Amino acid sequence: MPELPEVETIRRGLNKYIVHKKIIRTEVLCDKSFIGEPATGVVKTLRRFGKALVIDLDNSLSLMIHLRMTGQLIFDPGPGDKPDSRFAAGHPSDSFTDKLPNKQTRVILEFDDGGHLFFNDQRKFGFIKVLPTNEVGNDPFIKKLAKEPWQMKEGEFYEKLKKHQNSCVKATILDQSVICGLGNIYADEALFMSKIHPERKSGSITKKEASLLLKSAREVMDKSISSGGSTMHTYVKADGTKGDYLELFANVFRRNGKPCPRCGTEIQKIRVAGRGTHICPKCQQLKGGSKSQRKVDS
DNA sequence: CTAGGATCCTGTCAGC
DNA sequence: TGCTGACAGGATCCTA
Repeated sequence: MPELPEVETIRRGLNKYIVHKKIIRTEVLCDKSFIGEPATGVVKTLRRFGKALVIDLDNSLSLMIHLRMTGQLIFDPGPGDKPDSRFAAGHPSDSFTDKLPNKQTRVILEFDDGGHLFFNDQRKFGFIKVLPTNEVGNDPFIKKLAKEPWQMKEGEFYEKLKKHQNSCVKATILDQSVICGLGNIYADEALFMSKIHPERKSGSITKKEASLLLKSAREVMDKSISSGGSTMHTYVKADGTKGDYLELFANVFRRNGKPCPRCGTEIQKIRVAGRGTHICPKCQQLKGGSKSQRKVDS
């Protein structure tokens, strides 16, 4: 999915489009994608908790949205508007520019000014959930979230790694109750930046390395947020051809077979904690380890 | 309690 | 071409 920078991009983008507008109708095309009773009301604020987006209405109800792997939110200002007046962000796909609704549209929110917010989600793992605003903090997902990298103290992060000493460090930093906001892309990028092999046991990470890893996580996500995460603008280039927004900042993610930007060694793809994982085998080494690295492909 | 694997679902791509 | 299996920017549930 959309990881923290993507959701933050969506929050900032939608902030310009839907605040003070009234949701007048909800169309649910897939029951699984919508939890609770559809709500009408004026949008007051947009909040983000880790990778979850919360839309607060003026009637004490909130919509909590989690995009999971393939969710995307696309706001269309309405008929008569130019196609590029659309705001789209989340999982990059052709749906950003498709005629909507399309096959992957799960929920449509209609606003009083004729605008529509489309919730698309190929794999149906994501959802929109209606709950009382004062219950948002008690939602099981939000309740278990740890601090974000910017709020986390270095010592605190180090102690958390120690607590999961037998897990691979990549698995540990993907755990939202350890540190919140990292997903598969930014985990790989942050580990590469800190020169830490993803299969290192969390308990073997030194204080210095933990500090570097935390700083790297902040840096990688800051950079992505400032470049707009995966939005329609970065997905469709000025000439109309498709572009991969990963090109903008990724050093290892999906760059297997290409040279490491730091040392030129070929980037490898391996499997760690059940997830595809990208490393530079020279920059990121298993210290003193005889453990073999399983190669997935070139 | 932790750690690892299966699972939800649809689509795409590599390999035969 | 058609089939098959692997895999995917996430999180939860189940097992040991």
